[in-house]
Amino acid sequence: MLNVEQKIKIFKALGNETRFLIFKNVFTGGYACSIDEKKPKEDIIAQATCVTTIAEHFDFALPTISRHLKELKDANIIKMTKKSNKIYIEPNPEIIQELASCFTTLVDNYTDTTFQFDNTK
Amino acid sequence: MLNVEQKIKIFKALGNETRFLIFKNVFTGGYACSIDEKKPKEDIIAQATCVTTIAEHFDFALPTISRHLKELKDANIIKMTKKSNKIYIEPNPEIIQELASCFTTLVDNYTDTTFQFDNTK
DNA sequence: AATTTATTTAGCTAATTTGCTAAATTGATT
DNA sequence: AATCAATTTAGCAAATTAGCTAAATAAATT
Repeated sequence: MLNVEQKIKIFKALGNETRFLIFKNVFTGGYACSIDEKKPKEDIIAQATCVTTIAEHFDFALPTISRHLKELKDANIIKMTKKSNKIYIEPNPEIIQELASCFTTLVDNYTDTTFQFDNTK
Repeated sequence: MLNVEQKIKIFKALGNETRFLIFKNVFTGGYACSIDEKKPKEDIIAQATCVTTIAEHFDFALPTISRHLKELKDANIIKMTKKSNKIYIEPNPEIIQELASCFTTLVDNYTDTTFQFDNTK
């Protein structure tokens, strides 16, 4: 389960336009540079991409994008795996699914309480 | 449906510890109960969540909390209703539910695509 | 060994955010 | 009308964030 600190870190990470777009595109495969250029049989990471490829989609300097990616990684939103001298970026669906669950639970609990109040009518 | 701009605004709003805690407590009823407009007893209103009540839970000055609340309201996370000279704060479950759905959809789409890729093995 | 490629780190500036206090506003009460 | 209570606005300072370029690092290629 995500603690408060982790959640805030995630929100902070996604509360910046550039980082949000990176996150979104990494998740939806918007960059479409897959790791499987050699062998499809290998344990390939679908929709993986590298730092330079992502940076090409923005008007910001490479180091800026690198720092943004680090923040997304620190928030556990994406995974970065070094392979030779490239770093492959993939989404971390587990953490996002957990976040979604948190929200749903929160809303469900709230509506339950509201319903309870409404019973007095 | 939430557009990108709205989503970023929500994340920005929740990416600050104070605002996140306010949001969390407003949702879980940590401060007090919401206004029950249907009930004729106006006594309830005296205990409902208002700006001052929330501010009492923090070591920050009242105007600071007021500004944080404005940001949460602008992000559509909470509702603020003026009644006489008090402002009552309630959560906005719809927007949070929508956000949860966005995440779930994103994850679902991702896992679908991954599965498709794995089929080539 | 030297060069190239991919990425990060360092150090800097500008912009934004977050806090404060004081003053203004709005509605209720005396 | 004067005062009180709840809240916001204004204006300011400190802290943080987001951008840049230049330099450093690490692995691959020549």
